[in-house]
Amino acid sequence: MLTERQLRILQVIVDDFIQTAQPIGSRAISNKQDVAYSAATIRNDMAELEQLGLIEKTHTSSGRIPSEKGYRFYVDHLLTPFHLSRQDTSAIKQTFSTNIRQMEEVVQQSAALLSELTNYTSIILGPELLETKLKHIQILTLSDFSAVMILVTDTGHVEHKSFRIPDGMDHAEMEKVVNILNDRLAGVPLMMVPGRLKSEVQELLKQHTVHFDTMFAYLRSFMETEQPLKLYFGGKTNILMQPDFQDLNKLRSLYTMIEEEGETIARLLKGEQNGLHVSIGTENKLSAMQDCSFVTASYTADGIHMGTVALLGPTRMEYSRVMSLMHVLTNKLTSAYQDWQK
Amino acid sequence: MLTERQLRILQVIVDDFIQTAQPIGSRAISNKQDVAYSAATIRNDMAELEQLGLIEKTHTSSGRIPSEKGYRFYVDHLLTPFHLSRQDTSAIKQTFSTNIRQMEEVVQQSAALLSELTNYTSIILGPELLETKLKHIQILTLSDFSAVMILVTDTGHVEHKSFRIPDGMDHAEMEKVVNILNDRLAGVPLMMVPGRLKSEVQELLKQHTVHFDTMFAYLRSFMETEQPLKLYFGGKTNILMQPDFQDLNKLRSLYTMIEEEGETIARLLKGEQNGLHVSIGTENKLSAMQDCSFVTASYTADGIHMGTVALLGPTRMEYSRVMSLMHVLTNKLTSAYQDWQK
DNA sequence: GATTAGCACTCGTTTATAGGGAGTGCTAAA
DNA sequence: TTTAGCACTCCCTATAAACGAGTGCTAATC
Repeated sequence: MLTERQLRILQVIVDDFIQTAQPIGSRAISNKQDVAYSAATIRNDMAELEQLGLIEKTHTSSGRIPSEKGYRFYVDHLLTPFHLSRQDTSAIKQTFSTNIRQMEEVVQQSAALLSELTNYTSIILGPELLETKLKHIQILTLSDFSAVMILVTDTGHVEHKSFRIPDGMDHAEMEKVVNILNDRLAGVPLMMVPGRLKSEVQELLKQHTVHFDTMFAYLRSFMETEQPLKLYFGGKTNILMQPDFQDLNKLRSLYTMIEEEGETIARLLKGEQNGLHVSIGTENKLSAMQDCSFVTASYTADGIHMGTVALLGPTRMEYSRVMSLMHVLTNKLTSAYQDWQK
Repeated sequence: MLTERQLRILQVIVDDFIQTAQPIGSRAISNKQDVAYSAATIRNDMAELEQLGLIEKTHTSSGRIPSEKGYRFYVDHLLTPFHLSRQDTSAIKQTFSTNIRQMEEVVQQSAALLSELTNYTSIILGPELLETKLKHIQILTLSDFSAVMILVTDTGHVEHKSFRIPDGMDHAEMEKVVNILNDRLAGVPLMMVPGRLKSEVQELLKQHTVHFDTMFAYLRSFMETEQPLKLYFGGKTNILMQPDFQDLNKLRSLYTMIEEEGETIARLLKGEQNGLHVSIGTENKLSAMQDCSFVTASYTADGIHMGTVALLGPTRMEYSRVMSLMHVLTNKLTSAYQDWQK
């Protein structure tokens, strides 16, 4: 069991390392204003903390740095409630002050804001489309040969895809198809659209158009593929600017992950529980993230999981401030979403 | 004036450095299969080439590497016509073999292809919207308070934006607005839309809707802002994997440029002349690019500049192959575009 | 006169060695 | 239980020496 003093020392070590990114020795700790013990005393406690695996040496005679386990302990037990600075709160307020015209915009701006305030990389999984319903389908002919299919959801999200008009299909026939689609699919939750397409629309289409085969293939490819998990990044470069990443290869693999593992990250965020969650170092499954900490926070609407805000920074992360910021931000996103729905 | 042999030596130096990224000495050159001169002879010529600023030493007694001027000379005078390998041509053929449904897709795939074949970073400025015409405008009400405006061009491009319905505006009135817009703006080239909006639509709207002020403001913001220069990247991480970039800070500034200078790059590409163009090292205006070479090639349709394909790599770039590839690619893009238009 | 062989010289790279300093672990005193 | 004192460890830097790749120059060769 850790003594009060040992807890305090661990806290100082983590706090200091978060700030300076340098190992800290017993003497330096002892010299701090609000520490009253001698270097020797602190050394003894440090030895014990090290034994417990909460702090580490970089070499035999160096100062100590927090271990992964140390960060974990810090996050779980030593986090002092942080109240945000005036600048932080006013920055957030300002971002959410403009009239909401489109949810995507708000999310994008939130990502930018979060990364700007923290200097880490923010990733937000956009409002999930699970609950959104199909509002309207439209086909617009562009030329004799090509047309574009447009799909609008009740959240104002628009998807579109061009396609080649099957030879010999005329305008009236196209209209018939669109009418069937709207009749059968409007108001249906997006996630159920592919199912409905098969169960209800397929047969109807077969009866009403001679170009059933091609059209149905188009529709399937359109509606089945186009349900991407939208990720919004903020400050992609931020994390690479951190002094923690001096190693060329780590830098490269981190960058590669951000650029190319969007899918994986999206799935990761999608699986996130409600509430704030911190993954430290090797607690992360993605190997490129194993020198980072990853903080996630979901936002909800009417208790339903809508999306997830995440922040990628070095393990040496300003946990306290970050978690407060994200707490506020997710609340703001929730209420923004509710406002938007009226 | 350079002798035949000096030209040959310069060529060998550049070719070798492009392959190995290592300085090369007189002995190594002399040992090459197709070089018949002794190391001493080559040394003499190298001294002269250095005097002319075409090659450099990294230190007093090192092998030589091409200077920027050397690359320039190489590109201008020593480039051997390159015929693409079977793999290259078939890869290109395959990318363009699928039926074209949407121009944007083709461009995106071209970018991916180019970066994959070269291991550099490709950037393509999408087909310019100058020539595209507005096909259709639609407003769809999502709820009593919100609606989404959708704009479709004759190329199948779709833009959309949500907005808040002015208090008290009913469906009939909205429809009137849309009718006016379609009546006056359909078929108008995108670049002229903002002008027409002012010259023709403004007055008409004023007469037909009591909510003129808000609606007109929406329209303006929508149509004036939404003419972005679309950039498609391929292999964003590729260039950072090049052994040429070992310096952490260079790496970071390069990355930052790619991530955040999209606007600048877009403008750069937009201003590009027709034909292939190579910028080497400090010939580039962007400081982050000054250790890179930047090859651009425009693609046209009916003689009109449509967009630009660009490739960002180290100055030590496989110029010959790259330029052949880009030549073929722009031709393919041009014909793809013409096919698409029918 | 052009080409080549030979050789001294330069400079980066590696290895070995020594001194300084920050920080620890342990022991003994307070 | 806390603290002062001290030997010890290991990183870091500086210095020196050996090595080697490559050059520049001179003199010999074709």
